[in-house]
Amino acid sequence: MKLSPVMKRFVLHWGEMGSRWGVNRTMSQIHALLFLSEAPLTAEDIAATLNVARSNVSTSLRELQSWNLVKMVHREGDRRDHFEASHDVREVFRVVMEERKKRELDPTLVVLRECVKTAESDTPKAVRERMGETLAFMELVTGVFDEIRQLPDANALAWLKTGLKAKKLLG
Amino acid sequence: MKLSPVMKRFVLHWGEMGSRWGVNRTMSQIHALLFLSEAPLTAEDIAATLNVARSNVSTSLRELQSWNLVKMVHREGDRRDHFEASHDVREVFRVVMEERKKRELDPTLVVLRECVKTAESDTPKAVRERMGETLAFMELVTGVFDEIRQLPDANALAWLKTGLKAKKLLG
DNA sequence: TACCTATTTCTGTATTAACTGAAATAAAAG
DNA sequence: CTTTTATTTCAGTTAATACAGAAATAGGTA
Repeated sequence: MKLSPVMKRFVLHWGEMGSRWGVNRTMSQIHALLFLSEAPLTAEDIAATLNVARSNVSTSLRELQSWNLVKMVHREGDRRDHFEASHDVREVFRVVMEERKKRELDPTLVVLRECVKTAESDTPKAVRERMGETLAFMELVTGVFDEIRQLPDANALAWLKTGLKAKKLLG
Repeated sequence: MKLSPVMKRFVLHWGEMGSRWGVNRTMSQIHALLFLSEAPLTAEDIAATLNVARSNVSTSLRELQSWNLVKMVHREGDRRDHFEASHDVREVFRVVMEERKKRELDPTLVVLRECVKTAESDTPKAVRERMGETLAFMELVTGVFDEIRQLPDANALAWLKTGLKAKKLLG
């Protein structure tokens, strides 16, 4: 697939940012490419366009599918697998939020619950309390996270922002 | 400093999660330790408690200070530097949000603005539109991010969650 | 069956980031 | 000014991750 200079820029940048978002470079480049591409692409296509090894594409596609960011599809009379990504940035955002919650919040909740439950008097009282506060706060954050994720429509975020601004003004 | 088993667990876990949160292991271990510690600690203390090289602690402390997660303090009659972290988990969360926005959102906003501005007809119309939507959405997310960050008090998040729930029910 | 074609798995290599220990610097004490 | 103590910088090592290319597998096709 042929990319215009701007598309190339977008794909390369997405790749660079990937590492900061907890995703490896090739994986996010592939995602960016499929996000822009009108038609589903084959792994071969992708490897050629991005100049990476075919095997690397294979691994990354598997990972992207496990993230629910990419779907495998087939085209009539073509036995090769084709891959496509959602073109809706909101959907992408929602999925990424979900995955990050799984990786960045949930494990800590588990450990914190354990810590709070098993803390004996060998752990100073102030520390036990602080762990408790941390747990409570993270549970709250998780809840807010879930609610934002489930926001019904595209405008809901804008609505949310307005509400927050109002709250700030009212103090 | 002597750590109880639960404290040790907390510190080690915080360290492991650090990498997922875009912070290196030692840095987050040190932060966890100072978060739990009642009194400010010296770099020496920290190195001994965590079993890492003194120089590593020095580097990490500098980084933590640049993140505004740790402050240097002094104790009467002691020329060594001591370090302390906020004990307020909300404050920690706020600071981390801010840093992540800087690293994970802002650079992409810059690039997207460039892309949208410079995209010529060599870039398909549908793609140009998609980039535009992506930019608009990310600007909105950034705005919400800022508002949440500035929420005035501890209960504001709980208030926010309630609001979101109501919104969901009302559709 | 044997033979393609598409895809995945695996092993070794390269790249990157984290970390250590030693050396250099700074700063206070005598 | 010299010595002692605290801290930082730096060069080399180690560890983790990403990646390429080869080999293996799977699954159609003749």
